[in-house]
Amino acid sequence: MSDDLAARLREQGLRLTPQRQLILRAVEELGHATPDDVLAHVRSQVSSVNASTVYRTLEVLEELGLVRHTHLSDRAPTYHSTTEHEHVHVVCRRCHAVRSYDPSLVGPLVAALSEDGFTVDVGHLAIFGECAECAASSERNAIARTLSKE
Amino acid sequence: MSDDLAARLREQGLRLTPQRQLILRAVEELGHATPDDVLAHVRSQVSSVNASTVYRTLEVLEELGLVRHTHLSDRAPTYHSTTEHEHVHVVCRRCHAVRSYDPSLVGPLVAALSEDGFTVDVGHLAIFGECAECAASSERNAIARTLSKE
DNA sequence: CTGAATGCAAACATTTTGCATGGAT
DNA sequence: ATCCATGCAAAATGTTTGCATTCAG
Repeated sequence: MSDDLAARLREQGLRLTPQRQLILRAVEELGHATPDDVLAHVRSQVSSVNASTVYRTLEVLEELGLVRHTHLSDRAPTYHSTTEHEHVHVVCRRCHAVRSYDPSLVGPLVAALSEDGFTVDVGHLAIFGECAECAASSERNAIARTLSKE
Repeated sequence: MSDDLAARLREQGLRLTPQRQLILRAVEELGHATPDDVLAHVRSQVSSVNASTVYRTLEVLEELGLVRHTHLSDRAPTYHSTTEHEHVHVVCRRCHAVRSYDPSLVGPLVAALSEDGFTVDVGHLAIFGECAECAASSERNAIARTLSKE
């Protein structure tokens, strides 16, 4: 995988540096990580890596197609490795649980938009809503409230 | 519409202020506006409205169900009025054009996830990708590049 | 009058930029 | 030796917070 890094960098006349290797590895190991997560992880191994390097490197890695980002919260974006198979993110806004789904989940959507000539970026998709558990618990609370008023 | 504002505020023991009216009106008039857009628009009519008031008010208006927000870029969120019928946002990452689609576009997706007990927040959905026009123009460029190399 | 809402300033979180230095090729 | 990449510091961007003041109810 990291051979990929060297190869792709070379293709573009870019250079292989320890930081770039570490940052790519961090993304691969962390799963869904914000730039800050990546920074912390890299720093736990090697001191003195700079935040701006993380930002610049994530940008490069994304251009090379080695990582991708999505927005799983209203805050910082999260990056993940493209060695994972492509997936759609489904996020519960209440408990913040993130589940990954097979791209076939949005097959009909992709098909419908492709009729308009639009190509969906499936890997970037984040679908927000409320998960089963949270719906159940908030329903329980509503019932409890009702009962206590009687 | 603004009667709604007064009514809903009262329900919650909150107060009707000129700022709240202006900010709601701004969102309605602007369509898809960032907090900063809203601030600028309101200030063009009345001087001295504060950014923090805009943030706090948008939060209140969203809790009251009068506005909604989505993320149409990697930058600031955009707010729109809920008097518009609910819609799904489709965004071209290249030309940044935003098209609104009927929620039926994601009907199958909503149905599939509801089988897992997950309720999709359709109005918050933003689907990124590349539109027909941009695909066509980038293809033209690719061909032009190829030809010039021969 | 009372407490909710505003303005202001400062803090905070995240990201970007310019520039000198360092290091990969 | 070249010039890309890094570190550092400062600035830019977007948002939140505490507190005194104001004003809606």
